[in-house]
Amino acid sequence: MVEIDPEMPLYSIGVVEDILGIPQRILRTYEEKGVIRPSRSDTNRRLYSQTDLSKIQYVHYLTHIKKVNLSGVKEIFDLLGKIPAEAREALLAESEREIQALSDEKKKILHEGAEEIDKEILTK
DNA sequence: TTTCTTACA
DNA sequence: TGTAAGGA
Repeated sequence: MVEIDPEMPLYSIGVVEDILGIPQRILRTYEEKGVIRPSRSDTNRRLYSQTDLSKIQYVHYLTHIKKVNLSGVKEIFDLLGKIPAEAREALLAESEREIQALSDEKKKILHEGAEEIDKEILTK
């Protein structure tokens, strides 16, 4: 079995944009504010790891749902680094569940929206 | 072609 | 945040 290192720099900024739906401009801002630190390729391209992707999703949740600004997010990350690993994982797991729940809800709404459109098309 | 930095609306 | 210029 070939497990891949979650810290391995893999994705270009364009790929991250496609996967997470977060514009490159924003991803660059995350880095400017010191919230996410992608590594660089030998040609200066940003390379994001799997853990970077997770952090980016968390940042997105914090800024959009919790209304935290990027300096707040940075503060939270600093704080998380000061508590024991078990406590941190518990906290992150909790947020993960909420993010998942919101994701499911979003999917459901999009699905319903698609049905509405289908219905509308059929009656035209 | 894609991404980089810088800068302006 | 979005978009553009100019270079790599």
